[in-house]
Amino acid sequence: MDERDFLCDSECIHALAVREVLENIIQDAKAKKLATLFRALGDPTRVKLIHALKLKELCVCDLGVVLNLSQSAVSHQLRYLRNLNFVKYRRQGKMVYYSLDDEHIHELFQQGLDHIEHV
Amino acid sequence: MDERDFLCDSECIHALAVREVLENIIQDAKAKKLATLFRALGDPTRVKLIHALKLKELCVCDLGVVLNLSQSAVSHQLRYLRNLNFVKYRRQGKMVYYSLDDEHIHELFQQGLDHIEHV
DNA sequence: ATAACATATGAACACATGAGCATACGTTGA
DNA sequence: TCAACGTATGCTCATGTGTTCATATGTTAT
Repeated sequence: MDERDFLCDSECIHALAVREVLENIIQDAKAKKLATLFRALGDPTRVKLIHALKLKELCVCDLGVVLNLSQSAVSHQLRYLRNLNFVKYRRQGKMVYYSLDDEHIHELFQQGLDHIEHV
Repeated sequence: MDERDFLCDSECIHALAVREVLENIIQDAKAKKLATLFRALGDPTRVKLIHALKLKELCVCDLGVVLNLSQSAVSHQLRYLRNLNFVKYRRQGKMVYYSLDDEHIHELFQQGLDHIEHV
């Protein structure tokens, strides 16, 4: 019996293959988490923001200059990344300094970079 | 002169830090590419699709069953991934078999997985 | 306490995006 | 050639997302 035998003739399902994949495929919850992780890196603004913080700790205002973005926009993106624990911050007087909180993010980012450069 | 000295008093810019970051930050075009790469992995459906194809070469119909998704939805997502050269395909009769085209994607995916599990 | 300033946040808006529907395309077998 | 079937695609809609605007919060210095 071939791996590609059909389950029923009205559909094109390869029963064995489908079953095997269904048994080993990532669970929905985990897929969702993973998607959330990648989506966080899936915006040019956030990519630049993360890269900037990878280079140096910066305050919100600095980030605005670096990214050429309004203070509000920067702050919103920072909240986004804060909620995912991608960045940490420390308050010093009126200013808040942000930096990367997660070494893994750094690695993931770097591997993505390698990819688009290596192609 | 401290690294954190101000450029002008009406703004909170740390001139040296900003300049240094501006000189080394990822270019816009590259940030865009990187974001595109990550965004492709930033959807639960595509995460599952990629993971399924990582496990086994499958036809469109199989993927529909595995992902519990309509043929159309699967096909749209496959086009998306095809355009990015994430997947390759071979026609065999009426059916089209898809598989991962890019070892790097696999690695990136795996590193993402490690991340959400390791935390 | 009050003014000044850096940052945070809620609401609104424009735009991007995933999925459904209908239909076109490509292949196979009669 | 025609019917059947697997797949691809254009259009559309609902939803998600990033930015702006206005305003609130929190800190410092007077």
